Amino acid sequence: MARPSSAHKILEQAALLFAEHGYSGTIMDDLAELAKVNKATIYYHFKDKENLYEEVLVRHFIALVDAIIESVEAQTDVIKRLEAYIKTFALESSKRRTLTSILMREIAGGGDKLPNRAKAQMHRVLMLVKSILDQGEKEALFVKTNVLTVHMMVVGSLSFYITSEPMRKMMVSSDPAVQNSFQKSTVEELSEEIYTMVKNALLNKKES
Amino acid sequence: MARPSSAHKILEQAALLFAEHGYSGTIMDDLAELAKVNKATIYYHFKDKENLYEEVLVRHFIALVDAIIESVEAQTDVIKRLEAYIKTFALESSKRRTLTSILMREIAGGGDKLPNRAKAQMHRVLMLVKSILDQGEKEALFVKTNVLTVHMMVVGSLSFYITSEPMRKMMVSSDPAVQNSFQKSTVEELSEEIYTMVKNALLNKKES
Amino acid sequence: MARPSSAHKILEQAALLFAEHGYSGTIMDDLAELAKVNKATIYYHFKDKENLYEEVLVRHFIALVDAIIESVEAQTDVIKRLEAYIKTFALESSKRRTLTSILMREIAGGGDKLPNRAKAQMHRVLMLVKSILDQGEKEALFVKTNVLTVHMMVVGSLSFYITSEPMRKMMVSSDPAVQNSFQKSTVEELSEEIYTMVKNALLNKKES
Amino acid sequence: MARPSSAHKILEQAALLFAEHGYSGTIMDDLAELAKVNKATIYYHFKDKENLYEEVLVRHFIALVDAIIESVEAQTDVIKRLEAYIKTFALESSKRRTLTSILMREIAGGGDKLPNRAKAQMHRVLMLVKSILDQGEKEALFVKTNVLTVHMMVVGSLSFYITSEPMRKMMVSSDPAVQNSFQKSTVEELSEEIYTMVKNALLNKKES
DNA sequence: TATGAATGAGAATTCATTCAT
DNA sequence: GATGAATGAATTCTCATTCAT
Repeated sequence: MARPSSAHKILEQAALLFAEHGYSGTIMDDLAELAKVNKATIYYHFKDKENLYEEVLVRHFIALVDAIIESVEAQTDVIKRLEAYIKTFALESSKRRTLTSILMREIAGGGDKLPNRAKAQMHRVLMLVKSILDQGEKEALFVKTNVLTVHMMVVGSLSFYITSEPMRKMMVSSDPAVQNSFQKSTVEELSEEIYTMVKNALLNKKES
Repeated sequence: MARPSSAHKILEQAALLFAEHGYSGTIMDDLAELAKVNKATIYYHFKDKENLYEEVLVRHFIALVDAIIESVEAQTDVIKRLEAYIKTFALESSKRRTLTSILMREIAGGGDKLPNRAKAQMHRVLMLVKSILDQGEKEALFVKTNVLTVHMMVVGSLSFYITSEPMRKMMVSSDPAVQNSFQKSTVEELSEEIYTMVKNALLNKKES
Repeated sequence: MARPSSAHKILEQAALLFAEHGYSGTIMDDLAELAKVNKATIYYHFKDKENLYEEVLVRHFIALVDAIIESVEAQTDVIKRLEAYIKTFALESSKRRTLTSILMREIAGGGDKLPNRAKAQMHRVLMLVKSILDQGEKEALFVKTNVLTVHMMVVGSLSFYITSEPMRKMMVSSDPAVQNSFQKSTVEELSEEIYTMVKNALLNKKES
Repeated sequence: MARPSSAHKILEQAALLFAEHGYSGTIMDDLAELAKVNKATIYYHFKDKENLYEEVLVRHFIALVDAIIESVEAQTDVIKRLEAYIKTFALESSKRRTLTSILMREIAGGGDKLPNRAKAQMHRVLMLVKSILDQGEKEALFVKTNVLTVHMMVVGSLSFYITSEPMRKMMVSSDPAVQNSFQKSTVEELSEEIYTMVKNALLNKKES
């Protein structure tokens, strides 16, 4: 691990700032200060704020999707593949809370400004999910289900859970049970829960 | 329906802009133009941008939570209450996509800037969900479950689904099944799905 | 003469700065200071630097061309019209040294960045000159001559003379005659000279 | 013709850029790119932008003035000398359009930033013109005339003509005669014309 | 209530120049 | 001789906000 290059430091800090404050809320001066480089250095490495943003978003996104695909493809059993998809997604997303935040904002904004390279990653995941569902159907294990419905459920639940962590830590409830729920559970637990629910949903219907 | 007052037009357009571009991404000049009022008029009606934002957020939030609580309280049966919670949430959220977007961004940003009046609404819903789960447990129907886990799953799935609608309409896939999934399903279907899954999860465990 | 508006003051000082330092050499901060307005006020009235530049250039240009056309059209005799063209051009150009400087730079740069509205003014003058030459030819007084040749001679000589004034005042020559020439003559004298030369050139050839 | 050195390539491209965009409008990054050298290389060869500019300007200027003086001094007859001055000026200036552009801008800007070495060249030409006029007067052929008037006429007309060439090629006129004038004439024709006019002016007056 | 004009404090970007290699 | 990386000092432009009417 050599001394990190300026470009690297910039990307790293930019991810944090974009995650916390969004695109417009992120100030290049702050970034320069955080990354401990001169402001002009940012522009030496990246054309402009937009380009930097895209670079941050796409790099993390690719890494996330790569990880998920890899873990799914290591399995052959369809149930194991489903599990890998959900749990790797949960694990990797929580390791990259910045990406999760950035994507949430993009989706909240309608996603029209999402760079094509990012859309391409979305597509890769969707194809992966589709391949799992297809396999399940072919093996007569799963009921036919909308790819997007499944994915939205997984991504939505996990994203909300992961990004809301700091908020939950700050919230206060007069009700002990509610207060308790703020702190307790982990992403692992939640992903286990979601996995079970999705699996049952896919299997159940068939049986009923 | 009288000719809408300036203040009303401002609030309406502000909601759209805040939803699409977030707080910092929303520009007062644009708002003035969209609302067809002079920029100074905005400041006549609202103290500043922050105040306007809070107004937009809180008004919609209260209305949403009121609707949910009302529909849940119209039911006594715990299963019916669970259904009311999820389906009303889905219905009302999709009627207020702007609010959903705004809240998603707030959560993505860690929620630290969320006004207290907004946090209070979050708390109201959480208390409602807790009351449903408590009732289920008391009636020995539901397994003991973390309030937040349930809520995150419901809110996360639905919020992603609702706000991603414009994006889905724009996405193109070479795979027909995936392409198809972009257009087909509705919030009603998704909420039905989620309701079933959550219900099963709450009941299932008990049986297993 | 009412208290000059901000926009007016900006245009006025901008003309001076653009003339002296060119487009890129003109600094908006300096302009704000000179015009005694806040920097943002410039952007309230003009979209950006380029737009301001165009506004300055075109307004002055139109005024110049209007004056020339008016004075030429007041004459019917072709020789008088030729005289009016040259002398009014000289007089008006020397009253608007800023415009002359700006146009010289534009021409030096190849004129590709010249706004269309400015090119239109160039065309108006050229058409005027053409009408004079045509009339002269029709009356069998003038020899057939290239419109542009005539115009370039008039404009080139006068523009150089007018804009070089400050330089001439600063130049020092050890030769008394040369030194003397720096100060002496006026635009009136030069325009008289040019008028005589051009007239002779147009008439002479016919006679020879 | 050996492979051109970096310094040479830089000077060459710098001349083009300074001619087209002026001093402030020329960007060192662009120059580096055009000259296909690293930006730092420019600073290895030239102290700074100003120094580079001066180098470009002065080198070309000296060459131009040398050529004119040489051609004039090859003649003894005063009329021939006058012709040599005007025609060599025309020919050499059109071969160095970049210099012509640069000088035009300097004059437009009042010439205060003109380096002394450049002013010296101006002076050399002026002294040459003076020597021609003096000779003509001494031989009782020319009327007494202001040196600068003559020079301005020659330089002004020719400079405008030469530098406006790209613009003329781009201009479009609905009037065929005007359109035609844009393309037709050459610097040779114009210099012939100017030569005749100036000669007549100098001689004529004497006869009148 | 409402507005056209104006502004102060930023915020993004540019650009000549330098430094270490 | 030459270069990739970095920077300080501008410079253009933006934006929330205010003021006089």
